[in-house]
Amino acid sequence: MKFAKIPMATINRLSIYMRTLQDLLDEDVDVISSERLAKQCGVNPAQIRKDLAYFGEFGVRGVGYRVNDLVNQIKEILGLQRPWNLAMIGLGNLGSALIRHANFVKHGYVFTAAFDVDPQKVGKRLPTGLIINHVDELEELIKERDVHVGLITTPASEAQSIANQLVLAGINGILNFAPVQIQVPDCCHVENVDFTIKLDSIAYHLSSGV
Amino acid sequence: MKFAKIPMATINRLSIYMRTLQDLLDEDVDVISSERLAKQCGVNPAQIRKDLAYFGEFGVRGVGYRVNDLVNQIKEILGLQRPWNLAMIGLGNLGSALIRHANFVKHGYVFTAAFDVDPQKVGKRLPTGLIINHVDELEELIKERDVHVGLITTPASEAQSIANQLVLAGINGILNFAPVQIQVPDCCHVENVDFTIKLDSIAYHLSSGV
DNA sequence: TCATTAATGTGAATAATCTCACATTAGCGA
DNA sequence: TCGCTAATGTGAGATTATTCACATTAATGA
Repeated sequence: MKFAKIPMATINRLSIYMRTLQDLLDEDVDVISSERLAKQCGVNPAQIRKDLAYFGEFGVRGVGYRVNDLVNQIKEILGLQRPWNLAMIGLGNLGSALIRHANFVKHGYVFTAAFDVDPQKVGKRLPTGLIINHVDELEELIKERDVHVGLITTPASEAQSIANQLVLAGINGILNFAPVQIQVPDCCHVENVDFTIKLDSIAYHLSSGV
Repeated sequence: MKFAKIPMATINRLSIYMRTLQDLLDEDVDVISSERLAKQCGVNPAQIRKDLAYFGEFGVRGVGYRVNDLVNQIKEILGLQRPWNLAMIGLGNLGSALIRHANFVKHGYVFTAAFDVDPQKVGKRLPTGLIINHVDELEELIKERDVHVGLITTPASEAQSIANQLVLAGINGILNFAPVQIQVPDCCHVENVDFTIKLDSIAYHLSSGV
């Protein structure tokens, strides 16, 4: 183990390893080699070992990795041994669908606030029991409910303004689903989820590849 | 312009440039320099020029890029000067939200088929007018309606099986929202959209960064 | 106890990607 | 017409990421 800057790609792959390992646990697999895990994750075995080597030695030479242990180690690395509170901003089609989506809960994330500007929506109770608040109350509630990460699912035109408000409210992590590049200070980490970019990439491969 | 392997990262950035340029068009900006565009996209100016250089010379030295022209050039490069037909497989929360989502239409994508296994959903008409079919009819309808790309929004446990069926039906592009790594033959291009991975990455930055 | 085996951990080689720096050139005005 | 300006296009260099290849080592069984 060294002290080195960790590649972003490594962090993303750790999530993938973790999920694959969790599936393996469900199938009662106790131990797995980097080779088998790599095949299942679609990466190179050495890549897995290198990725893990940034953080320590987790395997047993000649044997492999104990699945259960490795899941916990990766959780520890990623900071997932604690709950994280989320706020959804924008409860249109996408926001509403995501907040109901089981995967967030399954991975230890909890929505503790939801915001929209539509007076028709404000005050409504979501299936999770959470009540939608007006965006005007954003800063106050974010602090009050100890929100750590904001998910932006507003129209693109509103995304930057919401991001500014989130930063002012002290948020350091934003998951942005709006198809714009939002600008934030360095203290805030933004990740973008953009399916049209992925679709464009498929279109490119279909039209030029064959 | 050279004949070289185009980095995947370049293709993804082209989508981002295109969208930013389209926004600029709406603001009646005629011409833009790589420097200004770069700032707005959050990349290095030389990166933009390099990316474009893979495909030709699109700028005017001393002036910059004509916004309207460049949008069309990028569309041409990505293969977006024609419509692409999509099929949604899985109409739970996420699938239903995505199929209504305006961005696909805006970028020239059209849903021509939708599938689910739930008998309660089969036969229902979506707001777009599209009728939900049973997955049993997948292969037939995919061919009949000339679907080019399949979007998988089923539970993770079903994703691989659906992918297999899509490949059998002749599909060469899959956008996978299920949180598993699906395996397909080389002829088929898969892109994954996975928000929990992005959230995990934010969690990592929040817990280790500060 | 000790050789054997299998799979890790890792330095070195390779490959991919990004950035710099500047030569080049289109447009513009005198 | 000609020089000046501004921003492109691009080779070379720097950086980052991936893969190889093998020395290392834990477990196992004779």
